[in-house]
Amino acid sequence: MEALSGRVGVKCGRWNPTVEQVKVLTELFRAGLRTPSTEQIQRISTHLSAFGKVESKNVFYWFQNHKARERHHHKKRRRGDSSPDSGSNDDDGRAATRETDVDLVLQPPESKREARSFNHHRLMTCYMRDAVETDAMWERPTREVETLELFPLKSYDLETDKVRYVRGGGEHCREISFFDVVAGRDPPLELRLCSFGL
Amino acid sequence: MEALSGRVGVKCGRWNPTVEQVKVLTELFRAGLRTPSTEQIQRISTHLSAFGKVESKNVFYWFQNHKARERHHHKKRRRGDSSPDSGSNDDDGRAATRETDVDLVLQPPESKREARSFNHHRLMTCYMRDAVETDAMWERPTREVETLELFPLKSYDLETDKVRYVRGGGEHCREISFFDVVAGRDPPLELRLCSFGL
DNA sequence: CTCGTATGAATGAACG
DNA sequence: CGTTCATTCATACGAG
Repeated sequence: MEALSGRVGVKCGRWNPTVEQVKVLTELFRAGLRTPSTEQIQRISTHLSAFGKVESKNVFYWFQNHKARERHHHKKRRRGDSSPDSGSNDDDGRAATRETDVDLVLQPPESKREARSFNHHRLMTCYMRDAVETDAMWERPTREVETLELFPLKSYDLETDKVRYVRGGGEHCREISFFDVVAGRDPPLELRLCSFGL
Repeated sequence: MEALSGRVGVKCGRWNPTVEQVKVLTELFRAGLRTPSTEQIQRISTHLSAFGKVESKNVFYWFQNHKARERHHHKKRRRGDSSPDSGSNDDDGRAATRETDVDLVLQPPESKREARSFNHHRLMTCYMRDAVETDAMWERPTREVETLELFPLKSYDLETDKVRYVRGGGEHCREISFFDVVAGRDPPLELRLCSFGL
């Protein structure tokens, strides 16, 4: 009902993300961004502010919660002793390396915290280069982004975490940075965001 | 609306500090305590045990977290964006003794990373005798600290673990170490106010 | 209104 | 130490 987006209750007690904001965040998450750095959070929030009020901590919490809940929701199983399918073990399940699904499967985590040690947290390192141009871009979100279509090439499918972006060519594991996704820098696939003045 | 002190859930899986404990810890932090030594941690936890169960590692973690989050502080306000966080919900949020937060009267100017340096810690000059008597004192805080809100001149030396302050009247100029604060040895001034209004 | 669910917010506990 | 994980609390919203 508001001009900003389809939010209903304008209760200002806690951040209520708009659909556009959720879109962007979800896409970023699906693209592989899981733990944005401070600068990334800053830029993202600045960018999201074009769609409505948002603070940095909101972005931070969003990613934290999203990641935690994705994992927690998928990880309800103990061992795979009785269940033939242990495919739910794929906490991240996004940009791993090629077809290697052997991430955690071969190592049933006894303790959650222990399992994290073996986690493949390095596989999906977002190489983000702090470029000035991108910086300036983030600092000044264009107002036109509100009107243009965001992700025309992909329908954001929530709860579908299993997206493999990297595949194909040998060991050249293409990492996806959030700049790639948002700023459209050399998009690994058709996930290009043609907005944001690039 | 049931449990008064401390926590809501009686799930003792992890330490849930009581409001009194948090008050003490916060005051200590504001007084300048950032990295208590083992000895100090021991002492603090001993004192805190008067308000509920607590271990040394809890105190250790508390200071670690508090310090880290003081720096990180996802409270980067954007332009004139007010309402950073109005009320600090106390977990329990009960009306036990809903005192007015003697919190900071001056909001720190959100300087990106320098904010932590300007940690305007109010001096906590509550001195305790020693073991036994301290407990009674801690449990019965008299609330008269409000008056000595801020000192005109105050210095904080991180390296030497000391908080120096100078009274406006210039009667005393003394430095308070952690032990002075925690163990309360030789209070410089007569402001023996055991704050933690409750 | 109450309850259940989804999720924002917070923080204790650790890891690297 | 900075960063991340895990758990919990609080709140918004839809169903009944």
